[in-house]
Amino acid sequence: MAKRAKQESPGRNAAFDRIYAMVDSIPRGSVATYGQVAREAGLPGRARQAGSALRNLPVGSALPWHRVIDARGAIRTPGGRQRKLLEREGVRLQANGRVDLAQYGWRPEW
DNA sequence: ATAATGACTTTCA
DNA sequence: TTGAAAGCCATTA
Repeated sequence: MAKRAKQESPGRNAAFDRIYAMVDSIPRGSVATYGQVAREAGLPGRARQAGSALRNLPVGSALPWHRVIDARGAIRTPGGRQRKLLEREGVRLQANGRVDLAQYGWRPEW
């Protein structure tokens, strides 16, 4: 049988899968930070990898990637489509263009 | 193989 | 409030 050709690093997929699972569990109308996603996924301190994982998502993914923002509540994705997606879900942005984490921040304990 | 990059966070000034 | 600096590490070059 075919030996699997050049598999990726073992840790990569596992980490990505956890991140994806986390993002997928963010309820509609709420947002989570990259750091929070990473931490809840069992990867404390690896917020960047959360970002990398999301950046790697194929277009048309069912994952609610737009619900992930930075620790200040600011949108870090280029373009500007994320803002629209959030507003469409009822997430209101402040005058400074940032999301009020105290209000929309996801609380997994709920 | 090494070096630079980045959809980040936190702390300190 | 802003900005610099250090920490983090998979991905890219």
